[in-house]
Amino acid sequence: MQGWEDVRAEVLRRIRARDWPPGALIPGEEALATEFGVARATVNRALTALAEAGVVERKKRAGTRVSELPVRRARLEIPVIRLDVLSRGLAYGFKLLADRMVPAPVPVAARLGLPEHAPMRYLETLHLAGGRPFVLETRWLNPAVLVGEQPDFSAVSANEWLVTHVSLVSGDIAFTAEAAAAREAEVMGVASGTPLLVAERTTYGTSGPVTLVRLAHAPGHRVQMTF
Amino acid sequence: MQGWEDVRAEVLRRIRARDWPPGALIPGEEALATEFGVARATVNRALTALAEAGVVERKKRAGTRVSELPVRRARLEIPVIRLDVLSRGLAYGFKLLADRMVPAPVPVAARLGLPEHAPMRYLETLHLAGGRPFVLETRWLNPAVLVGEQPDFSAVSANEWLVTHVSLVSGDIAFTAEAAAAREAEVMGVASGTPLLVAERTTYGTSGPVTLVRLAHAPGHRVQMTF
DNA sequence: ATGGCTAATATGTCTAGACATAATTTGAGT
DNA sequence: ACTCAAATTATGTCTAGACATATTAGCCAT
Repeated sequence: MQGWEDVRAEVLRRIRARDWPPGALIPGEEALATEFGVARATVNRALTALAEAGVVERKKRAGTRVSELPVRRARLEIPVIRLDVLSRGLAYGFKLLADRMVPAPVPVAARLGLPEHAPMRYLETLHLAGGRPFVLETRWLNPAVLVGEQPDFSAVSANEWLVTHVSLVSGDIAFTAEAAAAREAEVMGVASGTPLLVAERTTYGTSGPVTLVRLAHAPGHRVQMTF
Repeated sequence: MQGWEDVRAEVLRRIRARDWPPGALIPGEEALATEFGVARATVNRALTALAEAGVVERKKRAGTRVSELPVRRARLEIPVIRLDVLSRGLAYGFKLLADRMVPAPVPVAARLGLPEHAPMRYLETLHLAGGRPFVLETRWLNPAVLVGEQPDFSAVSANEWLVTHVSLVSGDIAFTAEAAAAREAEVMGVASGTPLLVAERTTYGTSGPVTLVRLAHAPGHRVQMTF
């Protein structure tokens, strides 16, 4: 009954109960430690966790205060597509539609910070769930990450190969709604102009940009997050 | 040169460099503490941070191993719409289009776990950025959270009032791409059928469900996350 | 008033040692 | 072989005390 999680729970309860309303300064670590009968380090652990969650804001000398506009953070766990499909209870499969070297188009090179028209590997993969189109993956891959390796992207999808073979350091992901272009519509078996949820990801590794991928999801797809 | 962040950085470097490949067991805290010349608690802090980030997995007695399929987690910071607009350098405004009590439709009641046809407050708000439609907010609000309060949703948007006046405990958010329905198209000034990025949020407070809100974003809207 | 120095203070982090807890390994005993 | 209990061991957490660092508040001189 005196672990840091108990301290966190009690502080959180008081904030939720508005004993300490938004913007208020809460007692210092020393005071809370005395009140709860624990060491200051334990209170520190609890408050640090609440700060990471965005519930309080902490500044040296200024103390700890309850966030005014608690930024709600949702965590998205980006799954490997195969596992995503399997977790929905559907059979997974994929078809490699294209695999060729192409000079990078200007917008692609710009996004990844590569020289214009640098040679890149262009891959098109259609992921299937229960035999039906699930996601159309359009990928630009920096061939520099493949030095010495000859992955067979028709046996293991590029999506999965990269996760296990390349250390990804950072990146970003953006969601948009777009009308299915003619080719997309045909490949995915939907009417042209159908709204598709599109995810665009860029990822960087230890030694530079790795890939830019566009995932066009089948109609009705939901990207779900909890907070 | 001997803080926990340095330890984290060095361990991360070795993982990235594949000194410790995916699946491998890394040395125990004691061993690392000795090697780096710090206390075990410092190594523990570093490894705990890496575990939270999903880079390693830790189990008592079994030790710490490098994650096989490092789940990439992206964090979405859900902004108050007004601040989102302002951060884009545009003037913010909103229009309250509807505000009435309506018996909850079955799907709404079901999602929030309320009895069917329970009376709910239905709100429609059009958020404007630089005078142009930005988001159409369609909200079902549990009137139980308003006991004793009489917020004027034409003065402060429901979006913002809730964040500051109700303690939100948990919730979920889902993104989909949908074709603009006739009414949506008219209100937002786009052609009917235009793909819109739709966010659907349900939120729960300390004393039950709070609200279900649907945010239909203007064409071209991007929801951006970093990881 | 204004600018800048100084002291006070709350959080940030580290250490060394201790006990708690969970999971694996080992060793009986059947 | 098999089962169950005990010993082992790596991580999880706590304590008490210390020093580091950022930031504020107060003071003094201009």
